[in-house]
Amino acid sequence: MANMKEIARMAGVSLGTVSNVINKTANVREPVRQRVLEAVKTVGYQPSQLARGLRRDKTNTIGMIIPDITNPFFPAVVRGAEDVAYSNGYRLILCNTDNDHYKELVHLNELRTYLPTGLIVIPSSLSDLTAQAESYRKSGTGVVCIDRLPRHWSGDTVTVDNAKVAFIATRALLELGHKRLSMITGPLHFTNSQNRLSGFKRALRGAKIQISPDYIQEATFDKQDGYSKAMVLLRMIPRPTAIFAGNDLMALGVLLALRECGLRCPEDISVMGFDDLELAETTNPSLSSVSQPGYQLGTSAARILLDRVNGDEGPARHLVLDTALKIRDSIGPVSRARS
Amino acid sequence: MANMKEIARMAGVSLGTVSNVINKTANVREPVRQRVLEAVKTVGYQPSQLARGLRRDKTNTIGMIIPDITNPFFPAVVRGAEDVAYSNGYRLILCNTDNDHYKELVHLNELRTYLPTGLIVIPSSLSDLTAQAESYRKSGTGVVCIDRLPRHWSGDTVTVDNAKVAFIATRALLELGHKRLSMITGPLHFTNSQNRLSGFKRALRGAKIQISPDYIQEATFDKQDGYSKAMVLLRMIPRPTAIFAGNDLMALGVLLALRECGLRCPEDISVMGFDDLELAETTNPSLSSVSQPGYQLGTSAARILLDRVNGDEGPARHLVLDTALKIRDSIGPVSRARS
DNA sequence: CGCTGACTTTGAAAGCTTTCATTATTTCCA
DNA sequence: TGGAAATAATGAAAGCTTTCAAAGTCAGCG
Repeated sequence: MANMKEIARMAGVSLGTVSNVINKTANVREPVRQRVLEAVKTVGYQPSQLARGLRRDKTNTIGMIIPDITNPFFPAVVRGAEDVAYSNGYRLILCNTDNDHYKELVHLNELRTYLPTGLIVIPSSLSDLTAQAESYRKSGTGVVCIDRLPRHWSGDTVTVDNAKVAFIATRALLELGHKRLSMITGPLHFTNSQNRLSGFKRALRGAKIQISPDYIQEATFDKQDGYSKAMVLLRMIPRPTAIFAGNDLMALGVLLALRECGLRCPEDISVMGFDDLELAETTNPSLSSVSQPGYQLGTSAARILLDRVNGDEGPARHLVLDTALKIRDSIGPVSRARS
Repeated sequence: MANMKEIARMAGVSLGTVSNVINKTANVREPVRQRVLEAVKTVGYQPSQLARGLRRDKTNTIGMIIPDITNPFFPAVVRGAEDVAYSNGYRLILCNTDNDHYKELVHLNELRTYLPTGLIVIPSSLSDLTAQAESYRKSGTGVVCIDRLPRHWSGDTVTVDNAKVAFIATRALLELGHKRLSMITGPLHFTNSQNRLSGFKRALRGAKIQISPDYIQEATFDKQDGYSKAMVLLRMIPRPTAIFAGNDLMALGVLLALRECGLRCPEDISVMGFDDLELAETTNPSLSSVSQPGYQLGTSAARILLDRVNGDEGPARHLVLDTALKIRDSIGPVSRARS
């Protein structure tokens, strides 16, 4: 591939001048500038991002560390980040951690050797990435945590008010007359799970409703575990009349469990999800859920990163995005007959 | 960050020796080797991938170009590729094209400046990336096309036998007594759409069934367009008794359209999808579909790439992965009453 | 015309690694 | 023990860009 030296030769100028033309880092007289541009065009020259990165101590690259692209909530987030990145000339390096602390560390460590401009991280279980992140920030590399936060995190964040919207969703169930509400939470070492649970509890307290601790089950955010924990709940006596799942994947598992137990939704049991994945609309019955702006989570994070690159030295930003409750067919009034 | 020079100084050896220890590129006497390793460990040295890439003319990076990570078929593919890449020390740079030829070109062009080891591409509409790909291959960069193929493509491929499995799926519908079969295809400039259609047609010919050309509708692989084209089909007289959608997203649109028209599935109309997305199980009714091994598509592509890096100079490989027909509730015998 | 100050252009150095021709050291055998 | 052959270690060069001090050019003014 053509290099700068060749352009310099073709245009009859020095390396420095070519660099100045390409990066607009200094004035170059118009005719000279034209000659350089011409040469660039003729050979289709593109600067080596490697050499540039090496010299500048930073590449046009953003590391994106997420749990698992295969979980339907994350693609939108990634896409959001990629869109903003792409339109500003950045590329995304994608890393899956499977919520594995070790894998997260490895990625965090190895990504550094590519000198990314910044990192967008959906942190994994128990991770205390402060040390790592500090070391990134020390070298001028921004780190934005999204969706959930690691312990002791003081940097930029983009999240959703999980507690508040969980409160609202729970209230919707309460207003339908439910008294025996249960929740299947995500892993409770994730801040988002914690907050959803606390919103749920706050709504119950507000309604002066006490539930058995067994009505709160912790699961791993996947369909399979949602199913298992639903089975546990369905066998309890008295049985809950509503199940709030910590995400839609688990809600899906709940629906499966209901079907298998010959229970009707929402007549026998109401189900509420969280995430509002596309599939929520097409389940049977369609799933009521909390809609999270995944795409914007990604775009906002990328924008913050770019702001930081462009010299924003302000205090840590904590963006909280809006959510909305989507009521569909999976929730209904508690049936007199059975309660 | 620590660099090689520092290691060399700490271990009291030269740069070359450090390099030889790290890359095992030459014998180094054990005590010396230990000293170097020790130093590496003490300061947590990691070689700069940029400098290394610059020198070696290649980075541990794989460019992955796909239409849209937000389309639920692709995450599994990406994950497959990432898993194989990761466990061999490679990173994935993810690029979405939105099936936009121009964006594809831009990515293809710019990715080159990062000197990736290889490219995994799900080619976009009309793309004739032979020229680009040739230029990559000339510089020793492998390119593997998956899922669908560009015109005139002679390099490595990983696909699925779309025609065959579409034939089988269509046969399943025929065996249920359907005579008025229709198909909503994906964009017909994609080879996978073409092949699915040709399998469909072949099955019809085999059964000596003629259908109106209107029964074949071309759509854009998304739910919205599946819905619109289904509406077109449902207004036809006589109305088809079965609709084969070119992918599950469109099949979803078909189900929506049916619901809106007050038609029952499968009693009034049978629906067959393609992809077997996770949501196929949970739709109402659950969706019969062709199961494609998305994850393996990704892993296989990455493996071929790595083989090429490791010196496999053999002729182009054309891997064709297995598929399976998943029969669920959305197809049934044609109802006498209405036909 | 000559000088000053402003603006352009130059080219060497630096950034970090790998490579390879050379030099140094060790080993082995006579 | 001496010397040749084999094995190790060295360090300069190369890969491509950006940066910046220094050198060059130009216009304007006295």
